[in-house]
Amino acid sequence: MKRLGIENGALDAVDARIVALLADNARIPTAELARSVGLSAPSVAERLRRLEDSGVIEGYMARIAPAAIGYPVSAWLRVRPVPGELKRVAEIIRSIPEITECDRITGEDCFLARVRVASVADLERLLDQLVPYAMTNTAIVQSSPVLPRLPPLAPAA
Amino acid sequence: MKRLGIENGALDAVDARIVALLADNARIPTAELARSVGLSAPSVAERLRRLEDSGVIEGYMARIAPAAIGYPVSAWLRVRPVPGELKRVAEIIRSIPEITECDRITGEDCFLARVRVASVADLERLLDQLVPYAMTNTAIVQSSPVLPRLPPLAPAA
DNA sequence: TCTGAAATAAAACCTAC
DNA sequence: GTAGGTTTTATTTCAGA
Repeated sequence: MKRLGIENGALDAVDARIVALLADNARIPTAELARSVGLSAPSVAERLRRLEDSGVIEGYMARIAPAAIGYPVSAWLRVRPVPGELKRVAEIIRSIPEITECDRITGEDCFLARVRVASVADLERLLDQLVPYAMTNTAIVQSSPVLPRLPPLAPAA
Repeated sequence: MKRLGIENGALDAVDARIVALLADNARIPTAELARSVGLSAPSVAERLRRLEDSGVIEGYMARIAPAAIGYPVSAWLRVRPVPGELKRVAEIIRSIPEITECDRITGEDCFLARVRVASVADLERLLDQLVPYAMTNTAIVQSSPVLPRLPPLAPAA
């Protein structure tokens, strides 16, 4: 069977199932994956290795409850650097460990950053680091109607 | 040793290392975790079980390259429901599988949603589902200066 | 690209300390 | 929390189709 590269957006049905299962529980043993997809363990192990090597699977992470590790407050920051300070702002963002995720986006705002903090006072201190070089807009997270999930996986035709 | 619950935001040093290791690679075998933290395997297995049961570890997920599964375009949607339609909008958001994450937030906008689509045309079709009940603001993701990561883990004193 | 067999390694479970 | 022992499972490697 012809195998398609990462840009094609098409996995065969078995790979799609493997990916979906791992997206839901990254710690299932390979042997159990094999049973679920109806192939032998070595065969699934090799598919896994290929999915990793080709970049389809970027890695495996534990989801940690932020409140459990001292960060009960989450917020989203929209960050608009003042003219000429984009690079410096990007650098500051990367250097703040409480910023756990950040995308560069189109539109008025340049960056959208997720922050995890222990308190609103900490949030204030964090924002102060950006104030000289950027305008910010902060929105506190109240709840999460959609938790991280995969979009639909369409197997190859 | 007294073990603290999820709300305390304090793990002992060993649990903190286990959590950090798993956040980085959720598929490390328990035996290897044990070697890394200098405890026996059964002991680490029990800590793991407790971290899972207490909700510190919410789960394990594979990170999948969206482009590899057919979604090269990512965008953030800020969604402001028209008065009286908040619940309906929340329902629509949950029902759209291309919305892979959504937080309810404070401020003018009610929801912040991450969408993964195959094309801008698909994005348009997606937005059309919300148009009757909400005002939306869309920002396309250009790059990700900070990939998902853990905030600093402070072990208990 | 798959299966199946064999060897190595690890997990799960137990008891005693 | 460790140590030891046992059973069950999983991983890896390789031959062969």
